[in-house]
Amino acid sequence: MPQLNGGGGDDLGANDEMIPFKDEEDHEKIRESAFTESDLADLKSSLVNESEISQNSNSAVIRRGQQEDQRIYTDKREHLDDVPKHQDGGMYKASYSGYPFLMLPEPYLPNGPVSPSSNKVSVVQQGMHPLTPLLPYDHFNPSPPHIPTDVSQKPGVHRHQSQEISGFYSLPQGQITPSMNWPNQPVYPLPSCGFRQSFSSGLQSSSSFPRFSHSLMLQSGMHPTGIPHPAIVPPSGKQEHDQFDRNIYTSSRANDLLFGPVRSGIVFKSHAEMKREKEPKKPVIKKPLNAFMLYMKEMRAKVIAECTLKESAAINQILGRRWHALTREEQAKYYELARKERQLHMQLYPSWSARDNYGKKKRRKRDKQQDSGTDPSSPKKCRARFGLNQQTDWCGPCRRKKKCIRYLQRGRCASPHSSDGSAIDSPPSPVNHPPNPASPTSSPLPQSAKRSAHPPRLSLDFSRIKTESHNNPD
DNA sequence: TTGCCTTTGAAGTAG
DNA sequence: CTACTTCAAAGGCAA
Repeated sequence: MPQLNGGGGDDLGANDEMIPFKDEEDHEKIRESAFTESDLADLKSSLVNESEISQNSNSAVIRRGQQEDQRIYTDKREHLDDVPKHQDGGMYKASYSGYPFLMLPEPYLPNGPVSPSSNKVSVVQQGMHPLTPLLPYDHFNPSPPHIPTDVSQKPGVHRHQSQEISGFYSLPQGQITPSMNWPNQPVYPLPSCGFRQSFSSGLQSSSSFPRFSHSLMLQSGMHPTGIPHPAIVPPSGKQEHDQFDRNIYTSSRANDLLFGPVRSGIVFKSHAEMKREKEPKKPVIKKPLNAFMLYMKEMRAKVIAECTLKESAAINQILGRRWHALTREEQAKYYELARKERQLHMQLYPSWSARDNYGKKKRRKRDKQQDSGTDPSSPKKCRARFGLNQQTDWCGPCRRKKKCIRYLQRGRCASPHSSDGSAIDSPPSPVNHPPNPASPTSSPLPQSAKRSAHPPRLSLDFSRIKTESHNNPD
């Protein structure tokens, strides 16, 4: 396992001749000094301050938003109360229990990177629905037996009820994925946004991994076989529309029955909408979530609680750092879950392809790239700047393979660099080289991780601290 | 209302 | 085969 903290950050076999930028020379010097504990502490405190500042400055706004969330939640509950309740609390359980049980082969188990028995990744367990083991939900502790009443009152988070109805595939916005063991989660010594020291694996404390949108319990999320699946969402694409569709399907239909479609149409639907409703809806099957997405789903609520942040971009930054701070084993659990997700998805939708959803979002990156023809952050220029030789060399400043290009495409190479540009996330030393994606090892990480553009990074990565954005040359 | 932000990983396309 | 792009979740925010 490449513990990328060599500190030395030597050449690492990179043959590329680096062309340091004005500030990169300093970065190189800094990188060569070890990343000490004091550095870590400084970064921590800076992040803590950042979090606190953000918390203070936004507290009023946040409170307002929380009240709004509560209102929305109440509204949604009113809709959901119309929906037949499912037993056993767990929404995902109910939903998945509707699936045909597909005993998937476990090609990974004997020789695979992860042995479920060894790392407690839930596989088939006795006494549960046969399918649930394939999913993260049980693995992540379905409903805890006790949730203090004050939990549901925790600002900005709604819990026990949505827990019953939440879906692993996207709750509508406004409903925060419940973190089941929230009350029990460790008290972090620091606000701990993004630091492993204060983060205990979510697998022991975690949330339910709600996946099924309750709308899927209704009409929209139906697999052609009649099996509901969370990956199927209404064709509108945006999940906010999930709520919209639910309104249509429940209240509007009820109104139709009572008053006729014309009169009820004034409630929710315009003529065009009604017309559209008549058209056969082509359900959108979402991509299965990858390991990091699963991790985010689980940990988001915790981060929100700890940092009093609600902005997903900031939260995702924190989660990204935490992800890197996870041990290999901890990450492997999520990789395993993601693999099961993909397997299940593949079983349910054998003809589905990720290509099906292409073009549903704006191709902003392509547009940006066109605009950045003279942008030094364009990939080609990035390679030129950092001496990257396609995929064979390490990025000069950050010592990462390839991926720095990706960040540079976004206009900055922030990820691999610290606030001063030094490569905190030190490259693997020649002795401790990262696993070659092309050469499988005994790594617990899945093949997908191995062939990923980047070897899984397990060292701390404090580079994406929000306040450091000013360091971007842009 | 829609897209962006921000993260990583999987899978797609393009050359 | 490699490089690059798109999408998956999430919620605030801006246009």
